[in-house]
Amino acid sequence: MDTKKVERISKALADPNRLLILKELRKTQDCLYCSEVYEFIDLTQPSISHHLKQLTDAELIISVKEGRQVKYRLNSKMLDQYVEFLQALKS
Amino acid sequence: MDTKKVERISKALADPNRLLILKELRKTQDCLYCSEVYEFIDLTQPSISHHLKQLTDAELIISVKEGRQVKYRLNSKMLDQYVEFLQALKS
DNA sequence: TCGATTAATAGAAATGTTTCGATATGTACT
DNA sequence: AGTACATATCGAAACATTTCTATTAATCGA
Repeated sequence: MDTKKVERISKALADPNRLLILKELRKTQDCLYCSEVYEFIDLTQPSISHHLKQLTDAELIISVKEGRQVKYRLNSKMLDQYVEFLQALKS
Repeated sequence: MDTKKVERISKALADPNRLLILKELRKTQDCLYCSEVYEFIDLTQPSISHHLKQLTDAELIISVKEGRQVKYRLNSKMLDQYVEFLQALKS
């Protein structure tokens, strides 16, 4: 994983609201609708849309359109690659 | 690890110069002097001091004073805890 | 087709981060 | 004590991020 990518992912993880989204995603096991995020994060719709974009741009989550809704799931492969990079810092 | 801490570490990892420092720290195996950082990062002394502070505040590195020099070493325990948090997001 | 619903985008204000030059602090050496 | 050296801090400029309101785009149902 190149430095630019590590930077992007780290930045995506560096916000309390985005961490909340990821934690909720774990609870709901891979099936979180955009509209559900409003229920546990007290921000306006565009702000939440912004945060979801940061996470998808970092490829930490994957968005799937379902009619006019958007469903999100965690991209654990990307998380694995990120962890791999971090582990490599140690040796 | 609480969310505030995860945020701090993520933020510390979200900068190319700080990633460079961590990578160099791996190469030199736990023994990097502040003054050595100027050799591979093209920033002024106060800027480098700032970045080293971000990393120490996040506890990703530990600073040890040696006379008027400062030596740094990686805090792999903190990195481990961070990785643990990330892994927990997956299940 | 029209109105309602869901998400994305544009633009701006507030806030935070990075970087610098200048200066201060702390330590060693003579 | 006085000078030189290594790092830290201050204050400001440039830049990036977060958040909002207003608007747009896309999709569904009647």
